Amino acid sequence: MIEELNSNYGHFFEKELLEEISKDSITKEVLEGDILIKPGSYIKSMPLIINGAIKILREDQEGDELLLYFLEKGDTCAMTLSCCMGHHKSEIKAIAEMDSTLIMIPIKKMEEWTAKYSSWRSFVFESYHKRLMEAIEAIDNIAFLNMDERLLKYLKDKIKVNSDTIVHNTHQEIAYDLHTSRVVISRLLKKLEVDGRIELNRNSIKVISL
DNA sequence: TCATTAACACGGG
DNA sequence: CCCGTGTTAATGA
Repeated sequence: MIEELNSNYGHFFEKELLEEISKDSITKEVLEGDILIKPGSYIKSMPLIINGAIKILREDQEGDELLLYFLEKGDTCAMTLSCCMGHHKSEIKAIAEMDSTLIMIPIKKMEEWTAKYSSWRSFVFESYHKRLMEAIEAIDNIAFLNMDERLLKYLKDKIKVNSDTIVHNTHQEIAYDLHTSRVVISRLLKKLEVDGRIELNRNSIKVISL
């Protein structure tokens, strides 16, 4: 575990903290599609992402969803931080975007490290800041971009976090993430295909240029 | 004008 | 047959 920690978080945490993390935490493998956090749930431990990606969504009472952002290696979940520290319920839903490896840190240790390590404190603040910026960007996207621009952004994000130019999603799944209807996604994707920017297949989209 | 909803046809697995 | 896709018509914001 220590090597993975080092390569992803070594520049952030000092040696003693890295050793404490590897001693007190457990590695967890999650599979694509696994629901990691449900809205309204309390959280018992905090994840550090070693590899893979986690999709963070906002969900309303009817179960309608909206994609907020992705977490990648080197990231942690800011919602989890506030949940653990303040004992609040989760406001978001987290789903594994792909098979991923996480390191789970017990809440108790987090409090201890906050007192003990300044690098831990900066990491927590930095995480909050990063996620707040992502959340603001998500708001900007909804407020100021048309659906075709949002779709382009979505495809770009997808190929980035998956490091794969083929997006393995159905039109319906994309529609859920962007909180719109499949008709719209199908139409916009078709237009992109006609323009030669993507290639459409059943269950997947090959990105040519965006 | 553009999104949504419902409906339908097509076709691949 | 089931599901994903492409398209259209009606309705509304």
